[in-house]
Amino acid sequence: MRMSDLITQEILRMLNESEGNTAEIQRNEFANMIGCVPSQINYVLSSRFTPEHGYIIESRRGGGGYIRIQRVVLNHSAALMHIINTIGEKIDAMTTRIVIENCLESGILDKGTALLIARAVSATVLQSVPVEYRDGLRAAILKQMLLSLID
Amino acid sequence: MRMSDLITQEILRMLNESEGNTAEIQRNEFANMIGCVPSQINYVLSSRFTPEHGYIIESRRGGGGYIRIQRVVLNHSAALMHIINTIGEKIDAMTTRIVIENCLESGILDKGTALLIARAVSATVLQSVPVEYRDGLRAAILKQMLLSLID
DNA sequence: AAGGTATTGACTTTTCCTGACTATGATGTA
DNA sequence: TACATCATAGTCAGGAAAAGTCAATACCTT
Repeated sequence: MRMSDLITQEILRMLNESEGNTAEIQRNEFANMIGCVPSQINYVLSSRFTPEHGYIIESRRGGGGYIRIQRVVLNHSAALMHIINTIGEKIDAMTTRIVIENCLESGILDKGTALLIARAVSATVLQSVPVEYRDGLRAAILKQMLLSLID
Repeated sequence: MRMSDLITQEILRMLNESEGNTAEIQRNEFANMIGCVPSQINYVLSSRFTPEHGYIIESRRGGGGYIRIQRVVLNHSAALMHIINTIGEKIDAMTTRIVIENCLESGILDKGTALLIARAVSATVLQSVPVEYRDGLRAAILKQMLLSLID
């Protein structure tokens, strides 16, 4: 198992066990416990606990410093609206995957719908169109589909 | 025996032995085991494990990367598979609408799903791509989405 | 011979991991 | 107060470990 998966897992565990969807760690100590270099914590946070994923990070340096990871929960329509507005004219494959996974985790999408959307913007589909159109197309499909879910 | 047949055979074997009709490989390692170049794995996957064949491929690059091959099993909806196979490389807007409506009437799709699919292949979406690609794109989206409904 | 199918390898892109260096906050001391 | 020092966290560039793409070439089949 990858180091980054381990770190992710541990943070999620802490979030689940917490009150108020908040986990607080000390970077060096945490890295030491997991067995990785401290900067990898930053890597994981910036690649998997972004606002896009539905998390808010706060931190403080210096003696007694900390990193606080907060999981945000929104109501579905508002969340969908927000996501659609965030998408813009283009979106790449990675960001798309993150958006869908986050919707699934937060219960905005059920498993079947998430799968349906994922297929609609899958590599297989996008390959039928030249590279330069793909990001725009993905954005269009994603937005239209999410839009159809707002009631 | 051809290399590609060997690869195909091996993947099928793994699928048969697996729980949940899913095989996960590491491309380089697998290629090495079989005795071919890594890119040939891609060739085999894209020529014999396509949606039309009833497979879904997912992958991830980078350290600890993988390729996951999932075989979709037919249940009550052999009908869906039939539809997917009749779609072909291209499909126009009119025919698409008819296909979706038929699915709705025959109960293969529920209303929400039908709407979701209709949006994914809507004019709004397809406008983000030049005319000459639209029929091909529509076919690709439609097939992938219908495939994801087979469980 | 023509046309499709297989094979290969060079090059690209994505993801992960590390360590050196930088920035900032806390605390003690003159 | 002003400054020094220590304890944290942040940034960034580079390298390694994958998988993806593509075009050239070889091999079949008819």
